[in-house]
Amino acid sequence: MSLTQLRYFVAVAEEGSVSRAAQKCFVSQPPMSRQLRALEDELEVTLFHREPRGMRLSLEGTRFLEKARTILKLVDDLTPA
Amino acid sequence: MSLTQLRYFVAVAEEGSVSRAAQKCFVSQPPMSRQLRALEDELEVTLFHREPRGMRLSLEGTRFLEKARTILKLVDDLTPA
DNA sequence: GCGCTCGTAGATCAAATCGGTATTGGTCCC
DNA sequence: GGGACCAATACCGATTTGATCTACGAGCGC
Repeated sequence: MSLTQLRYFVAVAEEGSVSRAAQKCFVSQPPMSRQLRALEDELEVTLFHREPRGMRLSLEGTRFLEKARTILKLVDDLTPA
Repeated sequence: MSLTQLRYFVAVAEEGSVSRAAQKCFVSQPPMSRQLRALEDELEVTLFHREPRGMRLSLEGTRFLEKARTILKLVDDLTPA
């Protein structure tokens, strides 16, 4: 698990779409999709339900989102530069 | 910044030596030294004072250590698997 | 039904990152 | 001076990451 994966995950959760999240993060969509899949594989949990319109958070995803946000906020506070 | 760098940093802080920390983390010494340097470069802060006997935490390093530990603990709680 | 759009996923390739080995330089102790 | 210990550098190979191209599926207007 990497901080990048956490950032990608939060972005997708907020945007409801990998495409939009990717634009927001200045990366392209396929790498972001792969990282999400890798994160789910590592956690052995389904974070999103894939739907035609985009991605919808699962129950576990919702729980994970809070923790991820907490961590990322702490990490950001680590570099006050 | 990466979680690996935070883990390396905490290990070195605990061991007082890159060599011992590297053994503990099952990596070799040079990569760990490099990651530490990269972390300091990114933070633009001296985390350790280099001494003949090993590494001694700086004042900023001590502050950073607490935050890093907090983050790593949260990250570990993320994967209860 | 036929395009068109929007969205995700897979394949492939190039670039960057990471770790390992070998080596150097410095300090301490005998 | 020689050996032990430690960090830093140089270099190389393997892994990972991201970009591009492409395929596939679902909705929408005609």
